[in-house]
Amino acid sequence: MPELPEVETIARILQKGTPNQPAIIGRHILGVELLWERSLVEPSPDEFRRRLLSQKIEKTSRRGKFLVFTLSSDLLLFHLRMSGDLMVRSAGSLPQVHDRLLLELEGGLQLAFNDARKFGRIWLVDEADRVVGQLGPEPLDESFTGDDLYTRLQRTHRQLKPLLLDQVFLAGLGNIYVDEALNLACLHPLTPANCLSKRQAEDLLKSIRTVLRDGISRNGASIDWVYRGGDFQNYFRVYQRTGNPCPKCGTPIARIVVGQRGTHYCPHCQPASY
DNA sequence: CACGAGACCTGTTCGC
DNA sequence: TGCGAACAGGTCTCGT
Repeated sequence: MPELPEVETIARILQKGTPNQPAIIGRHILGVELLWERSLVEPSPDEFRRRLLSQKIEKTSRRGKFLVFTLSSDLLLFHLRMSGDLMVRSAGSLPQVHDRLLLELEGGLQLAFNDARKFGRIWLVDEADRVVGQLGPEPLDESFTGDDLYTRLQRTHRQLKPLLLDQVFLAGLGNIYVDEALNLACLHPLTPANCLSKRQAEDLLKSIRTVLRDGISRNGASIDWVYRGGDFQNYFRVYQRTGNPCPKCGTPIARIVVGQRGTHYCPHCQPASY
């Protein structure tokens, strides 16, 4: 589930809580159970346990697709990759299948990192830049403009689909939201970046922001067995809708493979014009 | 620099 | 029904 809107949803839930789930902010970490050591990038498992104990969770936020926990004296970062999820449970809950890290929190709560495919990663660092320093701009940051995107697009002839998936070019987009944004912007996924006009670049940024904001407002998308309660999957225009009608023109959605990723687009609204 | 293939993993769905 | 193939919201590394 984890692209920008899904990670943002998780960060907000942890920060603010929900009607039936308390926030975890302000609570000390009383216990650390690392169930799959390879999820941890740094430091060593021993140091990880030692340093986490008794730190307080001050804040939860997001950078790109990374979840960032600001602790009393360190930063705890998660990347959910394909199947990772973070959830709050009651203290003493039995570990579930695929749990990789359990943090016992003050106030009878447990924070669980669950990750079926084991692709997710965890860092505990005193400085975030070593982990997220290479990330590109935040697409929802208002200081990032259509002009800025145009300038960056002009610098390369890479195809739009793989380029927008590149977190160094732009942070936070994944397979779903790139396909959705390109459809909204009426751009073919294989278009070379430096073929876009300034107007098209501005439209593309607007489309990216629209799909991201729609995703966030619906609490993200929930697919398969990874479920968080979001329902943006019911509003996909093209993603995983191969053969179904394009919402704008009714043409059947096509599927191609680009950079080993399934890619969905409307052959009529997004013609190859390059 | 840009691209493609392979690796890392487990689970579900598809096709015969 | 069964079984292998294909596919899945991501990213890294290596070879060309």
